[in-house]
Amino acid sequence: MGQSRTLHSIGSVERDTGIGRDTLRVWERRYGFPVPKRNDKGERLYSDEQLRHLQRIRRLMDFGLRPGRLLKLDAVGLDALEAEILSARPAIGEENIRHVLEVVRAHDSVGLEQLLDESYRSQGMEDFILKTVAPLLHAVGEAWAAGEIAVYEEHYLSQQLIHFLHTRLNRQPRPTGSPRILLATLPGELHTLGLLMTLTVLRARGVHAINLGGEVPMDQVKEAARRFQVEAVGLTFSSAYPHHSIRGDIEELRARLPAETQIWVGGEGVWRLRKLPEGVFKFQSLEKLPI
Amino acid sequence: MGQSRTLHSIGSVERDTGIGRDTLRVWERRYGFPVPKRNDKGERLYSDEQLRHLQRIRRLMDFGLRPGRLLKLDAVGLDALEAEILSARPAIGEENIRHVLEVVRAHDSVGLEQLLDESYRSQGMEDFILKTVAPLLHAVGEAWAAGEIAVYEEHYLSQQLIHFLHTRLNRQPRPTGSPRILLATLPGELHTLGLLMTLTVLRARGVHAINLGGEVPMDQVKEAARRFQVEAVGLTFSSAYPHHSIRGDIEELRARLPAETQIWVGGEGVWRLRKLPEGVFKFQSLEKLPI
DNA sequence: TAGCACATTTTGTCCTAGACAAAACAAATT
DNA sequence: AATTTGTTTTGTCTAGGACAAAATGTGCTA
Repeated sequence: MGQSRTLHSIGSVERDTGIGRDTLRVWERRYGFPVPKRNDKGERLYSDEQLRHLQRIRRLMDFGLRPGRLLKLDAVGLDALEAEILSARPAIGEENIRHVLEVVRAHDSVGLEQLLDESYRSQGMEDFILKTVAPLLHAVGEAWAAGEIAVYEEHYLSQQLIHFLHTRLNRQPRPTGSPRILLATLPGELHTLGLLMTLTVLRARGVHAINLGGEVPMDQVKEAARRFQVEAVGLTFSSAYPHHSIRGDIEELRARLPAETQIWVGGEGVWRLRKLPEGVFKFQSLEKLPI
Repeated sequence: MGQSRTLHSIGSVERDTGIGRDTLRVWERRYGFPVPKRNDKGERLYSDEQLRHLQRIRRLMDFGLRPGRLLKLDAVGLDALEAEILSARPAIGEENIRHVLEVVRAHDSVGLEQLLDESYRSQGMEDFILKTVAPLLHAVGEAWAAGEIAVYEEHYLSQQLIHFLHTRLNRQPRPTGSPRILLATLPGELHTLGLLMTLTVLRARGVHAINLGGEVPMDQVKEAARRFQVEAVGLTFSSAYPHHSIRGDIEELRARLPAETQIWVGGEGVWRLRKLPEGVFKFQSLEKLPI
């Protein structure tokens, strides 16, 4: 029963958790977890349970918790910690958002689209993004931590939102003038929904934004900024983006772009960033876009 | 002049080329390339030129060329090889597609949308995808190899296409019945445009398809297939997906899904795959979707 | 109480050189 | 032309150590 069906190589675990190979090995050395089985070649084979445990740890790290503490805990300990975090955060609340979550759990595409559309119509584009979509995404994260929603359901919702935003985006007039903003994420960051939300808010405010989507190499961001003659480059970092690299990456881009080009950074990943290089601005929530 | 501005750690090179750390080190040992500088800590520092060279090699590998051959070549050698490949492949041709490329190079969003819309109206959804979008993406790859188009321009086009498809998708009736198809890509594969194209073709044929988007862990694909009660799971693999893992990944998924659930695989990555496990079907081009 | 400078701990990434199996290729056979 | 066999190529994984950047803790001052 407790026996696992499939075993995972260190490479698959890296992919499925976002935790680097080297990190996994050094954790094993330092904290004594996870200690996987080995095949006859001596290679690590992680069980389903270990994979799941690592995914939970990863998720908790996104809340600012550090490995040294988390890796001491067993499954029960993680349960407790998750419960604690949930109680510390504002409850899901918002009748509206609870409804959406229920519809997602019911896998009802049509109902979902209707619900979104209602909110959109009553709130208008900008408030819809700020007061419905953004809190919804938070709520989904919490629901996952509470075991109420599956990862694939998050993907499902995400796709539905992407589709919804694209279609409504088209109904807004396309701004043509200045200022121009370039939106992208760096390689390693694949969460592009944030970009789309930003694009939508900007367009609702009549700002001309160009979205390059995810995983754009730095030199290409620079080149695009030059050729599109933008005044600012907007990057988003999800909580999944490796904490360590964020500041360095931003500084590197800052060094490459001309000083008159501003850099805006947003997303959950930059939440806890303190000091930023000159000419870099942070927007914690979309409301505070520096425009 | 020839001096490089910025130096790249092995980690950044991995991210920007998709070539693994270990692979980079083993290439250096075996083929004597690339040999980066070192910092005082002894860590590798790759130059811009080396990075660019590796990106070109990576791209050529997508055409089926192997490292042993490619790593002997200098920049001039790569030039020759790229030229050879271009001449071997059908020329870009198609007045239509040349036009689109020009508009992309001019960064003209409005013109691009108009062009796409013209094709879409005259060809209908399915032919638009098969005879315009698919060849266009091929042509872009070639134009990149010929140095005629920048990577960021590919991203730009990609985003425009995604936006276009989402908006037109909405004009089609949403099929509700059977058969149901689940679409996704596995972790490591972020090229989701193929999924969207597949979704669009399927919907044009009245098939009910559910798109989970990119980077869905295998167990979640399985879970979603069960809960959505789909008859088939469709995966796409771009040429950027590590060749080595494709067969293994497909087999692993095959082993996890119940036998009555079919698996369809598509995309450039599966082009050269010969034998497939029982119950796995390949669609080389979208025209041959097994439905 | 808040801000700042400094010391300590934690943490992720990178190093070397060797090993091995799976995939790709080439050659020979049915 | 398709299948079997042998050979070469190739990517991924191993170990234990090292180091700097980030995060945290402590003491001092305004």
